[in-house]
Amino acid sequence: MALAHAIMTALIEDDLSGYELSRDFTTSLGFFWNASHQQIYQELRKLSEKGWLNKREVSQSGKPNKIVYGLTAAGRDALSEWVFGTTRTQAAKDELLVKLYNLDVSNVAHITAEISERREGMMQLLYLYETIRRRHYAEPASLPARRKGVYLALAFGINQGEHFLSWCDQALELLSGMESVEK
Amino acid sequence: MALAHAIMTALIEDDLSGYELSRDFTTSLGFFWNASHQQIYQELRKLSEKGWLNKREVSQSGKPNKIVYGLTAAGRDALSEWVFGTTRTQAAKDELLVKLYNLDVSNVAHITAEISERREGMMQLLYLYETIRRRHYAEPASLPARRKGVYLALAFGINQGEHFLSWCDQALELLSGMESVEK
DNA sequence: ACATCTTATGCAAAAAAATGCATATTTATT
DNA sequence: AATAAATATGCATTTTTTTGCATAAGATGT
Repeated sequence: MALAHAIMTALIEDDLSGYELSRDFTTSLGFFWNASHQQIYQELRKLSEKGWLNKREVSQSGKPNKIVYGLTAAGRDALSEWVFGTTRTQAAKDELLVKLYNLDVSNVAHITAEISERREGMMQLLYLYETIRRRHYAEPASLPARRKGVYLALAFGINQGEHFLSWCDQALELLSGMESVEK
Repeated sequence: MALAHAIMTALIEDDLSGYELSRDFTTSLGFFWNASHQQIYQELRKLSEKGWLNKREVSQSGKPNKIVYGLTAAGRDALSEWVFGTTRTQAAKDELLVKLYNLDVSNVAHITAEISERREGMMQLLYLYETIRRRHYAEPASLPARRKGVYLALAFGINQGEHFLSWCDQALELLSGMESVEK
């Protein structure tokens, strides 16, 4: 019941089509909860059937028409209620860490490469985060309530990303020591 | 195909029963990949059918007998191969961050409480991590290959945990400002 | 006309994960 | 003898997620 609430959250301020949601889910809220377009369309159908979303077709020029979804009063109520429920803390599952339990002279080069790739990817993500922060969240204390929350999520991403970089450096250093021993 | 490899990873050095695996999955590898006992028993069955694990019943005194699983040669090969595959980077899905996008004067107290709870939980986890590090990983550079990997996973957990604490503090400060405005 | 790209929506099936239920052995306690 | 707790294993169902496939409108280029 989590994707449902992520989608409704994305619709708090703007009505969006499945396609637009799908695109937004590669940024913003999608940084913290993403889904494929197939999942999104399915969930939109379920939420409409439940009466939590309404839909209307919107004509577009130069593009195929789209179906735009918006929160109903019932949907808003359900979302507000959901916030008050308890969140089960789920350990972040990361295959890379499982792989580290398999570390070995035979695979150290591969694992090193994977960490480097991840580091590179995180650098790019952090650059994006920082751009967003500078442009939209320069003064968090003076933001309206909801935007403060969004800012904190962004700050979480930045914080975690920076930690990840420093961990990568630490890991790469220890692993490079291993490789030299191997030779 | 991820739990399968986590289970096989747990069996690299020791043969274990489903019950023991289930217990270990609340610590160690379980810090980074956990599963319920139901999932574990099912996966053990599948892996046995595939020929990646063998099983034998072990009599115990004072307890019911147990069924102990161990990696077969084929299982070891499959696991080694798996390490060389590419890991899809999955964004950590965290409901708390989705909730932050719903931040509002009506729920700021609840979200503040949830963050405090999480902070407390992380403090305890970090204490556990640090205990393990001090006891088993005091000198990472001199560890054998595989243990270095395990150490790096632990270091990841510690690093991430510490940054989570600092984020919580930042969040709680910003939120406390909100609450005073609300009054 | 034809191919290709972006926009746009969806079904169906398979795999993975979560949830609820069910059972059995042994020890310790009342 | 009955009850409870820890140890130990598993099935069945539902939910969630992933993957593969399929379609179509409109724009642009050849």
